[in-house]
This record gives sequence, structure tokens and C-alpha cells, in this order.
Amino acid sequence: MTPTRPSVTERRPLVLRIGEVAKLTELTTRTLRYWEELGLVSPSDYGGNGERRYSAADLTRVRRIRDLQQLLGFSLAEVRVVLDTEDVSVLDRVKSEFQSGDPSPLRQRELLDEAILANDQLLARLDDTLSRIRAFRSEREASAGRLWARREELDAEIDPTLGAELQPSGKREER
Amino acid sequence: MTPTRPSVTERRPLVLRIGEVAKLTELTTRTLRYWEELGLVSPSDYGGNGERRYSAADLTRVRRIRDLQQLLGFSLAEVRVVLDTEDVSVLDRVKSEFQSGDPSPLRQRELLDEAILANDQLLARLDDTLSRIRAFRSEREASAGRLWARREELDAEIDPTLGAELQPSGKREER
DNA sequence: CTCCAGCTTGACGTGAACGTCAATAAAGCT
DNA sequence: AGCTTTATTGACGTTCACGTCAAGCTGGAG
Repeated sequence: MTPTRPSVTERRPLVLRIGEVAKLTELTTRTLRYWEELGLVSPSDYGGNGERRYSAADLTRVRRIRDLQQLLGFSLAEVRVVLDTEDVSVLDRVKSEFQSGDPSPLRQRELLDEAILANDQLLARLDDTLSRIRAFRSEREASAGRLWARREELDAEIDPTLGAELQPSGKREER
Repeated sequence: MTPTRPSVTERRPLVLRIGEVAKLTELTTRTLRYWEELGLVSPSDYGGNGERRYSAADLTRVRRIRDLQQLLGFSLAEVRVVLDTEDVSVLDRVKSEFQSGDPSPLRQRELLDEAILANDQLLARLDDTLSRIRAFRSEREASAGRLWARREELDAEIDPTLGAELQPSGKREER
């Protein structure tokens, strides 16, 4: 009854199997199922046999989770909070609360204020992280300068007359 | 008996006990001992009784490890690599190799080139991380804008005339 | 038809990074 | 001198984020 067969010739809105998502995101299928188990991402559709079908939006969400985890060092629990306070998610809930005939909009305001607060905190953390990384970066640039200087010195010691070609390892470049 | 005790009146170059370092860095003593176990940081001195004495330099190193781990999401194994390619460490090794009467400076150059390469890779990673976080940040700012807008809307629905305090029984729906 | 690659749901195993408890000793204040 | 606080070294426990089988289904190539 379900000839919802993926015709290859048909132009469909992009559906991916779990293995494909894994390759695109450089994660493993195990990780994707684990995240689903935690309620972080679920494919928007399961084929009649239970096979996971990921949409483009699902893929985006997976990438976002990965970034939050790897880029910002968030635990998956923290990731969940961030996702829960994302405007799309919150506005959806606000809207659905509105649709379900909530007599008072107070609850909606509460949800919004909560999300706004969380968002501000996240922004603050991002700014803090940014400035710390910048500081670290400039330290590393200074470090690079010292290393180069020492290499120049050393090269002069090796051959004070001219720049001899002797090391295949490493590249020669000057900025 | 007064064994070799540091005179209190003497201006000492700052020595910290493990608990003090823990508080200053917001880590635990267990973590500090663990990192020491892994060879990442050792206090520059142990009192005759084996009590750890951390110098200011040790504290700096601890902070650096913490930043690498928490800020950039490095594992402790990765942290070790980064620390090993730091210019101070590398230049020290180069110098000691020089002192030990190494006839050829080629090994020294190898060390330097290695460190330079690692440093460049780290810089690239830092830049990548920075731009990704910036992108994420601007997304979150847009998100804040949408949330704020929605709250304005909602406030208007709650009381279109004036900023009245919240009314639990007064259900007003107006446009 | 067989075979294979890729999927499914469990269930158990694992490494990293600590937490926690125990027994003991020394530091330091009153 | 006594008492409290902080330290020491083991040794074992714990949490997170998966890895790794196991056993079975399924669509498609040969």
C-alpha cells in the first residue's frame, strides 16, 4: 500500500539515509542514533520498515549539534538547553500554546523571557570565548615570531655565507 | 629545630599550595594531581614532606592547560602536543641540545621546523574556530531580534493601551 | 535464487577525565 | 599542646559519549 518508493529519477526534496548523513557530517551512525536516543535529533521520517530518513533540515540540525559540542565544548545536556532556547523552537511553542486556546498570554511571555535570557547568556559566553581565543591567538603569533627568529639565527650558524639547501622537511616561506 | 624553612619576612617569589591553585583556577585538587600524573604540569618544588609548591609560572601553565581544554575542546593528549610545541619549550630543548655539544645543528633545525609547522596548524585551527563562532554569534543575534520582536507583539496584545501590570482574571483580546 | 551492503534494535564494553573514600601526616592557629 | 585544616598517596567508583558485537530484516546486483 505504500509505494513510497524513492524513485531515483524523481526530483525529491533530498532524503538521506543514516550512513550518508554520517559521511556528510563526519560522525558515525552510532552517534546519530545516540543523539536521537537523547532526543536531540530525530529524522523527520521513518520508512515503513523503520529506516531513518533525514531531510536537509535534519542535516542542518545535526551539524549544529556537532558544532555546539566540538566548537564550544558543550556537553550534550548543554546542547539540548541551547537548542530548546532557540528562537525557532521557542516561537513554535509560543504559537502552539496560542493555537491551543490559551486564555492568557502570560505563559507565552514567560517562555519568551526565558528564551531571551538564555540567549543573552549564550551571547555573553560566546563573546568571552571569542576574546579568550583571540588572546591565545596573538600569543601564538608572538611564539611564531620567536621561532622564526631562532631559525634564522640557526641558519646563519649553519652557513654564514649563503643559504644552503639542506632540509627537505618543512617548507620555505616568508610572509 | 628549624629546618630549611622559607622565612616569612623574606619577599618570596610567590608559592602556592595545591588548594590555592585549585581556587584560583576553579579546578579541583584531584584534577591538578591527575594532570601531574599525565605529565602535563608539575609544581616546580615539593616541600621536604612532599607537599606541592606551585610557582607563578606553574599557575600560568595550569591556566593554559585549562584554556586549551575548555576553550578549544582539546583532549589532554592534544593539550600535551600543543604544550610540547610551544616556543618556550622548544627553544629550551634546542638550547639544551646546543649546550650538550651537538656537533650538527641539523637536529635543532628539525625541531624548530616541526614546532613552526605545528604552530601554523594551530593558528589555522584558531582562525577557523574564530570564524565559526562569529558566524554562530551573528545567528544568535538575529535570533535575539526575532524573540524581542515577538515579545513586543505579545505585550501589545496583552495591553494595547498602556503598560498595565499583569491581570490574572482580566482576559483582553484586542487587535 | 543467492549474496551482499546497509539498515534495524538491543545489549554490553570502553577510554577519558575525573569523583570519592580511606588512612595518614604535617601545617598552622589559639 | 591541642585542634582544625589541608595535604599526601593509593585504590576504587562514576559519568559521558560513544564503540562494538549480535541477530535479524531488506532491497538490489549478479
